[in-house]
Amino acid sequence: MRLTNLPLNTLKEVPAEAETLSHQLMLRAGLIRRLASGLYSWLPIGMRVLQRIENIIREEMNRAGALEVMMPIVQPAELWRKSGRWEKFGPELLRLEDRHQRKFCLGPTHEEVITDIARHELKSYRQLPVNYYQIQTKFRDEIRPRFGVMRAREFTMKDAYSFHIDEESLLRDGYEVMRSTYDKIFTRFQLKFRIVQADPGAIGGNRSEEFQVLAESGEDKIAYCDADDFAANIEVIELEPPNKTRGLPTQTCEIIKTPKIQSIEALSKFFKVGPEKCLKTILVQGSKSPAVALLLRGDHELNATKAERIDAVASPLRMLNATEIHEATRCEAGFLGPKELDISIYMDQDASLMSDFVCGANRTDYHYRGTNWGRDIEPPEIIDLRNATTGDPSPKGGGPLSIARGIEVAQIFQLGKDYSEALEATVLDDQGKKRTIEMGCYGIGVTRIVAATIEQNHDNRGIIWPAAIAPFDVLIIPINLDKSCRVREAADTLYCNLIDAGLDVLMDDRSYRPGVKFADADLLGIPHRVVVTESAWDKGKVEYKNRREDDPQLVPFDQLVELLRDKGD
RNA sequence: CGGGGCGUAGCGCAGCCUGGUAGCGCACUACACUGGGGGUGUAGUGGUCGCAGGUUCAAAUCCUGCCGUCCCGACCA
Repeated sequence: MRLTNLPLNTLKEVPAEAETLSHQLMLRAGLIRRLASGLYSWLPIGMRVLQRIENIIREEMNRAGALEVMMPIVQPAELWRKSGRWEKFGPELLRLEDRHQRKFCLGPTHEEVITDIARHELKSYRQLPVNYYQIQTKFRDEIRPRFGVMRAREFTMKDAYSFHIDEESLLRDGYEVMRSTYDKIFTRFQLKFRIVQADPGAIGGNRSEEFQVLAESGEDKIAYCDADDFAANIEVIELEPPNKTRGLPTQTCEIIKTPKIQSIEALSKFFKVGPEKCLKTILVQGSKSPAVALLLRGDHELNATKAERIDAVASPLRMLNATEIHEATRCEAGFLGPKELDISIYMDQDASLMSDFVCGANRTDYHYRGTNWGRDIEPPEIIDLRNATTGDPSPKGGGPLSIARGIEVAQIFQLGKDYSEALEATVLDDQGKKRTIEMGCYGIGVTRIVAATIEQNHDNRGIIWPAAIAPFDVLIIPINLDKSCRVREAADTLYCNLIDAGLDVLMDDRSYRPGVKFADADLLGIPHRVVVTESAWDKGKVEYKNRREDDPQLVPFDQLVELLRDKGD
């Protein structure tokens, strides 16, 4: 591809809409353009990256014996009613009507459709196991799309669904095969990632793991222990009761005026104590009552899944807003506490170990300090309510956990029979008896991988593509090609040679000054750069530089192809 | 959904408070110079100032409503 044939508009300035680095670089390098909130067009260079990613996924999926299909994006409500998800899925599911007022939705995922296919196509245990996959557009009407294609409403996903006669086959021929296939795929993408235990969430099912690309900007937090190989999303870690006892009271409980001190941070500053000495009181919607109070240590985070397990708490979990908090407590948010609070209260294990702590007084602008369980407040019911954090013991016993941030790029589930039962997908077994099919499902966020890759591979000048998914293998930059027909001829020869050698070649034949071309080269991040100048060419040489290296080297023209092969992935 | 910010040329922004000729930088076009890290000059192209209503002799500017977009959302970060 010659750049004179590819309208490329790189931006010097950072578009105001872009928050994260990957988003900024994707816009600046001309990979994507935003059409509306959470909706992006992929321009030629971005499209090439997507295709490379898709091709690697296809190769590995096919190698694992999976079968590619394609299912409609628009799906009938009827099917979703059968699985129960028409009601269960929230406003994320975009619902629409056709001209006959029949109801449809845009597929956020395809369990229903694939199960319907399985129900019609799979009749005998002898046809199992089978794994269907597709690479296709999904739509989820996210509350708040953000970070460009990282959390978009429309996105490309590779989703696979496997069907098995029993759980053993599901685990062995489905789940484990996909797990190792994904491992190969992400290794080929040259990403640093971890496989972590995950919450099965909205998709349903039993066992589930996520593939998390490690990045500071990641939305997920993962906990790991290098000593015993444990790794999990912090949401799913069950915490044992702490092996400690509560400190004895040393202070008297007194009420203190704390005007406008409404955050743990402010409290901790005001009282000059650490956040672990402040009690956090969170009001959530109750299942039978308007409000339920949850107590946590100030430095801990509430775990939504754990909270939802409490019968008295409404599911899905919803925090009360300022008005509701006032109705329930006659007091402003920020001054809530368990003392004389007349609603159901649950407290986290670690909160129960606090002593001489600060908590709200249920009176606007007042807090208690020197509060102690038993003496000042009857302790409420104690349960595990919080997310794991740095230093918590690994459930496998190897030592303390560390926390890292990750971008979820894939998730695999043992679905079991939820969908096959609801949609009556059965086969006959070797006894001629009807058996409900066991299912697994396996997703990869294709478009999100592009963003995740850039998060992990960039410098202050631009993107640095891993060779496997770069839009092009080599970029040729002829210097002064308008003035020198020798440079033009040399570049053309080189261009043809590299293409003949099977490489994807981009040539910057625009009549710009070198600086512009170098800057664009760095921004675009193509792995290999070859500069053609008159003086080097006269010696039969060209200049080679890897995007990751600082210094170029002169290479004899006839050795270039070989060098690129060696340096290739 | 709630709170806040922003909508002025393709992009980044100023002008708005205090109403009176719509501006700057980048990009784009032409020409000249320049030619190894986003160069210089000259001349240009490009705007229903988000939309609708109102106030006024006069509205990008003041008022009302709507729309779009971004950020934030619990004593979370």
